[in-house]
Amino acid sequence: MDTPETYDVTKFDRPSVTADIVIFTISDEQLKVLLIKRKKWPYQDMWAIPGGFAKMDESLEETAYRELAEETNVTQQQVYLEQLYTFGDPGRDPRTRVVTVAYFALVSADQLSPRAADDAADVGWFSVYHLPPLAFDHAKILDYALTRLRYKLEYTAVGFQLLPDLFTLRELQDVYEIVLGTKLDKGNFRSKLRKTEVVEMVEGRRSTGGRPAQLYRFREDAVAEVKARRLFP
Amino acid sequence: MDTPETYDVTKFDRPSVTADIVIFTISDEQLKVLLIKRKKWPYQDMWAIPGGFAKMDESLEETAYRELAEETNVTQQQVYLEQLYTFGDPGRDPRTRVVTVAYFALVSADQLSPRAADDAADVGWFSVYHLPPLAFDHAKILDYALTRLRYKLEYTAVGFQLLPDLFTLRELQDVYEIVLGTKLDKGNFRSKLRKTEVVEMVEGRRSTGGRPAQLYRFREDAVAEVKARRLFP
DNA sequence: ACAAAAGTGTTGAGAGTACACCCATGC
DNA sequence: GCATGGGTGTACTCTCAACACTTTTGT
Repeated sequence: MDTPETYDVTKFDRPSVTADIVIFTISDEQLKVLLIKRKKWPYQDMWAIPGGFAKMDESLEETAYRELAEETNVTQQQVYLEQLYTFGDPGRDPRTRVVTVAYFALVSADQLSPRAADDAADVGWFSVYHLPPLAFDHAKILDYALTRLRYKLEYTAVGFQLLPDLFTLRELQDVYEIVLGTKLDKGNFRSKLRKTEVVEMVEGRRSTGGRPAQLYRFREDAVAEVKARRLFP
Repeated sequence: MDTPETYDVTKFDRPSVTADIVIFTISDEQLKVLLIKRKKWPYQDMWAIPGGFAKMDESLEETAYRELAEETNVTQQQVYLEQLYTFGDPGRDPRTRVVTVAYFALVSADQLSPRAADDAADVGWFSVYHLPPLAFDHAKILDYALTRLRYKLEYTAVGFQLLPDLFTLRELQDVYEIVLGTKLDKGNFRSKLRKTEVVEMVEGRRSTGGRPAQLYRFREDAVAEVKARRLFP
């Protein structure tokens, strides 16, 4: 940042900066993302990833959290948020030069108010396998987000962020199978979890049609571990 | 462009956007980064990562390449460049709100002209273990870059980007040991390379004090593979 | 001949995979 | 009882790490 003095700094043309956020959840046994329908030019009536301009006095992460809260009703504590990539090619927005810092978020379906679901037709959850045409370069952003999410799940335990506080091991395995798109071996999945010691048994069972399933939750300190293990801050 | 929406977009306050670049190389058997001495307020006379403002008609990556070329004499083909993270906290630059898209680059020492080395005192290569105090939040950026570089080397073969076209396997192992800060087993390192098939033997040997070492180079298509394997484009 | 560094092979431990089997509940 | 899904154990394979050994040069 070998910048000239203050006077010089302000004279440069400045791009607009937005934070866009790919919000994942799981419902109906599908991995879904939240999209909003644009009401204005450009790309009017097309679907887009939610996002908004960065205010001058808030960090980019705060912008992302704010947008997240505006579109869902989820607070900062309940969600996993991670910066994804920054897209800044000229021409990606026909209005002006826009630099977009993309984030992705994992929210569990139980946190989502019915509101978001049955709201007007301008917001909706879409299966990642059945996406409508997207505005701007949002298809690319979503593709990156999905790749990153899958990668994360392959070597960390963040998958639990897509589940309620209490869950069964089968439910957790379902999350992994849905996101990764592959069947996993029950025994191996469980022994791996046991070794990493990220989940702990809690009182209570859930009836399932067969033998009732033990409930688990993630260890609080393990959550810290998962975040510490993050190599892409 | 004279729609009402255009007016809306441009009415927002806009942060300045810069691309900063952490340039790594290896010399004197040390991992080094390029720093430049600031000549103006703020942080006058402190060292900083090179960078500059994004021009309106170039992509962020092009900005990074341009800054790289200005500080070294390295062209796009010879260098590995990857986006690292975007830093945008308010107050990280006292002049105005600055959003910095950080990149990191790997260049081999043989590409660097002597110029960069014995230039005036305002540019220099510093061992990552003996850094001077840095301007802005550049210490944090550099820390991220180093973490990412180490991580990359642990599961990819990008280490060769820090070497000349031709190299011996011992030299490649040295790169990994220097960057990771650990000793590696010769036999295991070599058999791993053999399995991944990223290097190929070429004519010629290099005398070393003992038995002369076979020269290798990276397979061109393997280079493509390494880049394709990138999950953080 | 001997030191030094290149280069290869062997072995054992541990992780990952496939699969079989037992357990608890609802009907 | 038996279908259904939860839960556990075992045997096989493959990767990985430690280490020993051979080869080729310079002096």
